[in-house]
Amino acid sequence: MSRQTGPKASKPEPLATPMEDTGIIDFEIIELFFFAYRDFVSDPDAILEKSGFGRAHHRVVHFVNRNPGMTVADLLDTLKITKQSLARVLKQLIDSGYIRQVAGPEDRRQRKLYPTKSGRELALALAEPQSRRIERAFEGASAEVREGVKAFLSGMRDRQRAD
Amino acid sequence: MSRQTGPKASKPEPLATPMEDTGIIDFEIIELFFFAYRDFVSDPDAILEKSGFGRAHHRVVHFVNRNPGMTVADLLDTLKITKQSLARVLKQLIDSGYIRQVAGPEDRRQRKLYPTKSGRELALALAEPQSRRIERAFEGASAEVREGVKAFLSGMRDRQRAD
DNA sequence: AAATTTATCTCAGCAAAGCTGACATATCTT
DNA sequence: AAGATATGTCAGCTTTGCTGAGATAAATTT
Repeated sequence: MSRQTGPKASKPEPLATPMEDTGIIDFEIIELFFFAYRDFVSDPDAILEKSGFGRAHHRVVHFVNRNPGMTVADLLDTLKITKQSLARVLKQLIDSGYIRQVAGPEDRRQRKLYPTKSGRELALALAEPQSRRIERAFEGASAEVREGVKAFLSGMRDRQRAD
Repeated sequence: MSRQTGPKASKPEPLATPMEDTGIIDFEIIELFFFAYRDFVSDPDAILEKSGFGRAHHRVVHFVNRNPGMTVADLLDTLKITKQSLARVLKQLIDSGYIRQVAGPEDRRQRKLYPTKSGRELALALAEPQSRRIERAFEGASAEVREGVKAFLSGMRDRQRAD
């Protein structure tokens, strides 16, 4: 259907050489990281869709379980999303009885977040397959390599943000 | 506003203990991985939003540059998304002149995908900050650790899928 | 030659999870 | 009393997934 007669693309030359040729860029790790993360989150995704929850709920449940008593502001800072985005999933988790809010003892404007018993169970159920996957990936690794992997993952984070 | 008089949540007990206590689950790596990936994709995200593209475009541009001549079916298999999801971003990339389609020489039903010159440049520009981040994360790592990280990331992938 | 399968594209619509802007409320600080 | 802070909420937008239904062109099988 008149593919080359359009006004925009005046037939730019396609390139047939794979990109690995450049040598400067570490494409191998970039791809390994992409595939690793894609499969890493697929386990909890499968569990969550039974409850009608998604990846966003997972993150909230995880961090509230790891840091009981954290505030909404803490959570926003950790997840780097906006208040309105968080509000929706947080409300669903509270309504479903996985998370509870308690007014801060010092500052009563704050809403400190705690998991309920079922919230704790959910977080553990979601973490379990991920943990097994990690153990499998570490099979046969020396202590030095295990530490090296942690250092690598830490090193991938932003040093500090100006926000 | 009548928080505990609702019909659904009959005040389940909140838990105040952090989840690390269980000992069975490797929460540390789970979180490191989350933060590492969050920041890893933030660099290209920032570049892409100038062009009006998103993360999905990045993935397509990346893999087409890595594997020039791959078909739409190959790409679907790599990304594990549906045809209709891919169609949208692929069309935008073709219309914008970053990717070209060529009918397969053997099987003329196929659309083999190639980057244009600007598509190659875009892919390199997106990979560059990620590659620098990786180099930084590897700073001071021995060859053994570098290999160990690759093995770890490979090990995180699904072994094989039944699809 | 006809029928079927395959590779791709398209249309229409839905959902999750991000986003912005604006505003309300309760509470703390000055 | 005034202002700042922590949170909640309303309305609406975007991206990127999804599904179902169908069209087209080309290859394959009968």
